[in-house]
Amino acid sequence: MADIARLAGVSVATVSRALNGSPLISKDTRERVEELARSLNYAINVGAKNLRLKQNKTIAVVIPYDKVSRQHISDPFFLAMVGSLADALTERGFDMLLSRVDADSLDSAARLYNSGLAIGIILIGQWRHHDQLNQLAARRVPIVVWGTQIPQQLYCTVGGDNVAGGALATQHLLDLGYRKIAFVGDPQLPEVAHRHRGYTEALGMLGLQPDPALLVAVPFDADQARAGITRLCETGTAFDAVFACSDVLASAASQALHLCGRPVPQSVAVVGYDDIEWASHSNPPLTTVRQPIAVAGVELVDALLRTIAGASVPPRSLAVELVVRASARLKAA
Amino acid sequence: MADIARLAGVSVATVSRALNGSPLISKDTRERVEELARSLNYAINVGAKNLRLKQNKTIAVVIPYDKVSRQHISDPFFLAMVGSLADALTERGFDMLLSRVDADSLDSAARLYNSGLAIGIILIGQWRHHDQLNQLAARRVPIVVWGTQIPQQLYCTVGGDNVAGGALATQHLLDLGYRKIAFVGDPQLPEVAHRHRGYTEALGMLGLQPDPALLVAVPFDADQARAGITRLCETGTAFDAVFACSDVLASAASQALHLCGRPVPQSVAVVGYDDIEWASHSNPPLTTVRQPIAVAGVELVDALLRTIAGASVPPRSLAVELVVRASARLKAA
DNA sequence: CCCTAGACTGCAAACGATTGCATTAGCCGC
DNA sequence: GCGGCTAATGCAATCGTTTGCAGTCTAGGG
Repeated sequence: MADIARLAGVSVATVSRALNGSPLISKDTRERVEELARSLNYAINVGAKNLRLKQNKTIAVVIPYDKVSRQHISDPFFLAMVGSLADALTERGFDMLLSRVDADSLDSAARLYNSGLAIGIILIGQWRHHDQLNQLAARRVPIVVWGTQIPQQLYCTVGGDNVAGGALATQHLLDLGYRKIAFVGDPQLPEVAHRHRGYTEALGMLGLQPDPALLVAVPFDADQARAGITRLCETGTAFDAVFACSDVLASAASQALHLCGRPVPQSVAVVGYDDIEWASHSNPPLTTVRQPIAVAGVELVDALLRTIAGASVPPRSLAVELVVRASARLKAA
Repeated sequence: MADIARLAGVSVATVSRALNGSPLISKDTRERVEELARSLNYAINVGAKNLRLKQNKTIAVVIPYDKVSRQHISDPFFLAMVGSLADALTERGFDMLLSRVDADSLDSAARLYNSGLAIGIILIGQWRHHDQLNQLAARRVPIVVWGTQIPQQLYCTVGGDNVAGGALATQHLLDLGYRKIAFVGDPQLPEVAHRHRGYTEALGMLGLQPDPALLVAVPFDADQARAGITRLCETGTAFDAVFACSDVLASAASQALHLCGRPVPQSVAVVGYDDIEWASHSNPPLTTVRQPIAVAGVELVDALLRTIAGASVPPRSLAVELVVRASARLKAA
């Protein structure tokens, strides 16, 4: 900027004003300065500007990772969410700082805010970090979490309606004539717990009880899901359908079922969750509960911006819908 | 920091030194300052620090998007690459700024650098933007691109060995007895062009010529691939195998083939490219050419850091490998 | 008792922008 | 000719750090 000032024969103050379109500057000078800036392909130093203005257009998107399992960002659902957030933020003129933090010390995410790097945090993956998240919120870090509403939470969540989703999937299987529906997912996780509640409620509508033997309690990990389903087959537990809490789990389950000689959908019906892109490309195409990813990005961003603006934003639950494809068909008589 | 100084009864200069572990500061003061900083959960203002030090630990990862098709970040391969980069950058203590820019004005990515937001750019997706990328590099913007080497390029690329990959896939199909191999992908794109060259070379080893009728020239878009394959079937063109330039295309092709009454792998063999996660989960599991995504992230980051350090970094081609699964089996006699 | 080395610490100038206020120049009217 | 008004510009402080240099204090030696 000093260079431009020198070349244009004016002061930096004038250059600053010219570049910001202040009406104080004569058209003549403004044009000279703009021309110069363009030819030097000068871009205003965002850091300095932020410092002076105490503002910032950067938002941190945090994906916790489990240090023990050294798990990397890989679940397509999360990655799709990242994509969606990138779109929503770009559209609003914000920059997106993508950050991985150790799930065991989530509050280190606060660094992103305290250090002025970002003005707020969007966290994808509530997992079992409820307490840590509450602490963050208590410290007045603007944060919005993709997840499900939990009693006494201090932070804002945006998430799919998990109870409805679980009920939708289960209801669909019941409608098709299935009665022994295995549930794949770890009910210790808040989101899965809600889906399980939906599952229980749908069963209850027919006067059925969930059978503990049909609960395959595995985290979001394909290998463990495969192992769980295989065990279910080997122990001879009777079941005729599977409701898996993610499409990845559903796919892993389908594979395991095939290997056990129980093809999908002929022998076992499978319903997944998320409706990630390849759910429709898989074979058979997966019947699943669609989470509104594109909407989710927008909602998360909006909620965060309102939080930053000082509003108290209530948790938001987004409608989910059942997408019927070929992995669950009418039960053969 | 001023607060800490006041509370500790020292000057900000001392606080700064204490926090940075300068040997000039007495152990006593240092501990007092550190204690205070912790209790206030103070984090140093990165913006101001960067300004003063003229340094920066942020790297921009850019994914161009096509304004016309309004295509969003969705290809799982790219998203996986984002994940890999996030890991590699985090490991080295860099922050990652994820940014989408209009593919038509890629040089606007230079803003990220010129404005001091980031010290370098990693661009995923070379597409047909060779000229724009050269311009960027000519302006001395530190940039590394995931893609393939093109004559007279001024920027550094890191990419899979596309010629070898194309040859590997084709060779495999030839070994299995297939001779009429359709090629799915748009050879206008540099990476695809190289894969096509590998395809041609492998055919040439057996004295065969690529048949133009078997070229399904479609971009990386599932719908268009489906349409292309369907057309191929409907026109009655004879073919017994498909080599698709991405797993998404391969999956779309498989689906279209099924609908045309030509099941995979019984009637048609299919080989994909990328080996994204669900390639192994799909049904049948997809035989594909694996791109080393985890390595790619590390290599891209290293190349960029060396570029930033002023070195002239040569393009890098990473080894790919064939992953044999079930979508291509020995041709029935 | 004085001087000095050594150990800490503080002052103040940067870094690159923004902006309230002061300043300058030009012009009009009396 | 001069006061006053307007339009355009410059001065200088500020944002939160870092760091060269100068200052202060203590202790030890002569």
